[in-house]
Amino acid sequence: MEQPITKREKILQATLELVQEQGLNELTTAKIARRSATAETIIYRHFSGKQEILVELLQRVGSDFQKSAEVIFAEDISPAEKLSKMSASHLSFIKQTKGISRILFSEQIHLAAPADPLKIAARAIAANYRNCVKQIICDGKITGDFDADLDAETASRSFMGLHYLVMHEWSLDSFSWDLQELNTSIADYYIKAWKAK
Amino acid sequence: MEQPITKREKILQATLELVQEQGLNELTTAKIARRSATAETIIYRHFSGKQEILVELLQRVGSDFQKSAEVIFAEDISPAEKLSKMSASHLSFIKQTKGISRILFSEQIHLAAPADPLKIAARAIAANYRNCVKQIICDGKITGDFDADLDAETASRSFMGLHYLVMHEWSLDSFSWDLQELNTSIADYYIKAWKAK
DNA sequence: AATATAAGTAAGTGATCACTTACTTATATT
DNA sequence: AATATAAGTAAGTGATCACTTACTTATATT
Repeated sequence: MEQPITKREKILQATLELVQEQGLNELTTAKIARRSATAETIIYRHFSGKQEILVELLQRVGSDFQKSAEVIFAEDISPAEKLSKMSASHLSFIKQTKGISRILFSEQIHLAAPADPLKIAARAIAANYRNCVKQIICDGKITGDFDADLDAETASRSFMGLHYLVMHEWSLDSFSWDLQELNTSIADYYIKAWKAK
Repeated sequence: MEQPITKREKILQATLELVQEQGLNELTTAKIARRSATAETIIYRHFSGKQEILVELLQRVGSDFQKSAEVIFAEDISPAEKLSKMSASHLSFIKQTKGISRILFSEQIHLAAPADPLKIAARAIAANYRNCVKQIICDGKITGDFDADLDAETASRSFMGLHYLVMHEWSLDSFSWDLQELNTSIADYYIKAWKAK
């Protein structure tokens, strides 16, 4: 017998790939079954339905993302350097998990009821990330890396929003250019914009 | 007989309302017919299909948005003041046309072929807006409102991205708070972040 | 060898959806 | 009054989809 975990993992992996390639709207249980080399019936032995697969995927990738932010946050470097690293890590996250970003910003989530588990997972990921950026900004205001008068709320929104927009433009351009090219210009921009006047 | 234009307008209006309330995924021709007090058959006398209705809606609202940006751009005020007004107008646009924003950022558009008319319309709206912001920044670098070394490309992305993120958070929070409250903090933030060091 | 468990197969089910066909009715213009 | 045109009605069509039922087969553990 295969490890009990294997088939389940294959279904999750297949779902991730399909969302990346074709998006949430095109995701069907028939396709998931075909891609994971099984039958639709098997999916329902492991998950209650489509939604449950997506919730698990989102939680996994969300916790990876969170961990990578926490690692950077805990490093013994200046707030300005942390910011640089956060940006680079965000860009590489977008690049690696196009599919997940699509769930995060999908209409399904926007229109879901507040208690929807997919919506809860998405909000947690976004809130956690922005708090992390906000904390780096506050630290930087103390060390003098950033202007003491900087509005951390708006600044963190601007930082996160830029990455969001870049992802949007990249996707609208059919992923035809290299995201990581923007690494230095983004970091340079924020370090200059936020430094003391 | 009614004015030839009326029924067509009713269908467009009904579609806009439905997208605002329920999103693109929930939009069906049956609902459009019901909301515009007609029969599904009538829809197909005015439009080739669902997609054509959406393209027309997007083009109309897009050109309104563009016009409002152009009006601000042509005013005889400082670049910093133009920026303030752009932000305020963007927030009120988001507030008024939640439905349209949903089309702009929808998966349908992201995954559409480059030649898809809906995608073309969406890209045009976004590119036009960002160019307008970029031009204001370049003007401000000359007048001295903004730092001469400011990276207009990244700065305009940050500006547009912030509004994008605010819309995203507002939507995730089920439109429960007032967007316009952010007016002054956004303008203040950018004027300070971009001014000469 | 017996047993438990997951994988697999085959067939289907009810609901939804965009869009069509064929025909009739109301009304503005001439 | 005749005509053109849009609105309206009634019925349907083929495709897709998430999920189900009932049953059989393979394999790891005991």
